[in-house]
Amino acid sequence: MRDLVSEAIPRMANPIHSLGIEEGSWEELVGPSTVGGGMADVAMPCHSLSPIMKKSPSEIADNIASAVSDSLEGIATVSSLNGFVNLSATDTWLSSKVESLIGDPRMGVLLEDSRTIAVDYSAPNVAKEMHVGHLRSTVIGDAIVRMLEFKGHRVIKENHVGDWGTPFGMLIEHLLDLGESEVAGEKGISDFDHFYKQARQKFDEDQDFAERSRSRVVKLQSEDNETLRLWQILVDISTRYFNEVYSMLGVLLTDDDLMGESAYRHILPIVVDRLSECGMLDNSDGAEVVFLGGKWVNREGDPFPVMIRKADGGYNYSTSDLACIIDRVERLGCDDLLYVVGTPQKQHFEMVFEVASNAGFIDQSNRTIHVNFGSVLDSGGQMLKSRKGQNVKLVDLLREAIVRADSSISEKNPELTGSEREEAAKMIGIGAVKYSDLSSDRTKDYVFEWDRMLSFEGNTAPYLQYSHARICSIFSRSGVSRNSLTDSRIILTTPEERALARELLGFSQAVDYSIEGLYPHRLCTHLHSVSSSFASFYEVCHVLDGDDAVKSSRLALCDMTARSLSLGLGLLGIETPERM
RNA sequence: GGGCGUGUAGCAUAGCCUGGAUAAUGCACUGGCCUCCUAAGCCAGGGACCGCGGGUUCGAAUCCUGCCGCGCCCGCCA
Repeated sequence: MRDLVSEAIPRMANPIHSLGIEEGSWEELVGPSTVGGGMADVAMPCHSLSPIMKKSPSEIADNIASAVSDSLEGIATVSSLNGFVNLSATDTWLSSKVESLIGDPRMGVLLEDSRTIAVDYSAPNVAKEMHVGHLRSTVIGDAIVRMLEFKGHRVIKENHVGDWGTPFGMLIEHLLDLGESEVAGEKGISDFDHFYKQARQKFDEDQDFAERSRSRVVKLQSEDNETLRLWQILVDISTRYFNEVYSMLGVLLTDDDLMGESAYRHILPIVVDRLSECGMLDNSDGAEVVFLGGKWVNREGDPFPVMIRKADGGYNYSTSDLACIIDRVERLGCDDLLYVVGTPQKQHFEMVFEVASNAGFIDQSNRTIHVNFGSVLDSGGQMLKSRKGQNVKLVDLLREAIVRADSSISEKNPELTGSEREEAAKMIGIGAVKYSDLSSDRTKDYVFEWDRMLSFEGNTAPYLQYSHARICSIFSRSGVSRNSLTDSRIILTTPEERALARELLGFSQAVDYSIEGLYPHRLCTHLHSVSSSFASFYEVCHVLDGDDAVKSSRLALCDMTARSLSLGLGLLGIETPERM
């Protein structure tokens, strides 16, 4: 309805000025109506004009309403109530707006001035299991990448995998103990948690092993060829495993996006040099640190530093993140840096960004955004764990989603069989997991509940997918092809058609609103409204029974609804089966 | 102790940026609707002192402030 606002304001200007209301004093009062019941699309509260006009708000609203009525002829009908001027889009205006979307594959979404944006997301660890924590980063990051690309930006996906650092000493030694041919073979590592835990345990209990591990770390860092080769074996096994999960999840990440910590190791000394050059580095107990001052104090009230190089000469993650910033801004030419990482790291990123800014690694033209997200909780409000109290393996969770979706299909639609059913089960199961994650405000913790996300009712992926499937079913019965509707005229005769038309017009605004704050849930909310309006329309407006004009109009509405859903869900990384 | 975040029907959430009319949605609950395009649906109904108290305003879930509850973070892990 932002179109209605922008079209109405210029037409309202003359009549309103002729009432003695000054230019610039009323325009921003015009906005979307907040009252429900379809009373109005756009409203203008007149209460703030009251002291200036020395009249009651309702009198002013009455005056404005009758003054602007003529100039909005054909666009909106005007009324007033309780001191509000209310504009309701006319059927003519709605129809013509909707008609302009019939042949538009973008459903009205415009391109933005293109920026180069690095999106850092997923970031699993080599030789470790992927768990639900990676799920959120991967799913949210992927949705954001898709939306940004759709808006015309150049997006550089960065999968900042944990592939470097002290744990690799013990991991490599453990690999050798097991026998590299054993591990590197077909079987690979079947249980990363077990592999990691075994290594850890030996490190803690076996002095000889611990000693070997330490010297292995030194060899790794000095880039000893044989050590690098062994390290690469672990990386390769893990990468294969990540790709399996990504493929199951249906995300965009590929090997080309891998940019592990190891990739930045040569920039780490440069970070130190540059911070040192601009005089930001302090020495504290042998460690190189940056004191930012301000609100950064520790428990004792002493200044709290950003650790750049440890007393033993090792670097840690702040340094690595600073190296990333240098690389992304200076080598890749990124304008914006996005980090899809959990909320607990908020302070870390604030401090890193502040250091980067102070040191001139980034300037005013760059935006650094921590796209934070909350934890995954179980229905008891605790961090999600398996029955044994361990982190839930992501693959197990995804497999269970598919199994559950499959059993729903067998219950609700037993006619669907074979590979089509298998595909649908995947789309529904994975879609449900992704949508439940994306559909609520990412910054808050979210509760993982199988029954809710797969319930096929409410604000869930299956509900939206179901709407889409119903529309596909209508088309397959109609004998009309989806792309033959370009000349359709939209005829709005029922409240349900009008409501659906309004929702369809809201698509581009929803996408923009969603991308503006990097909040996928805003798009979800819209898609649910579309779907819900469609369901009401579907009950009342029989599509295939009307005369040709009505049928053509309703088919076009169906097509646009289906496209909104598949395009919208597609931007979230969720697929839409044609039958389910 | 300091910093950051959060609190909306029984449950789960949207709305808060940018203040407006009767606080929106889903689940669950109650009652209706399949000779008709997928009832995995639709329609109707009940259910909320928007954590508590102040303040700003013609008007506060929304902005400011103080409390309370919960969560996270606070130097050599990432």
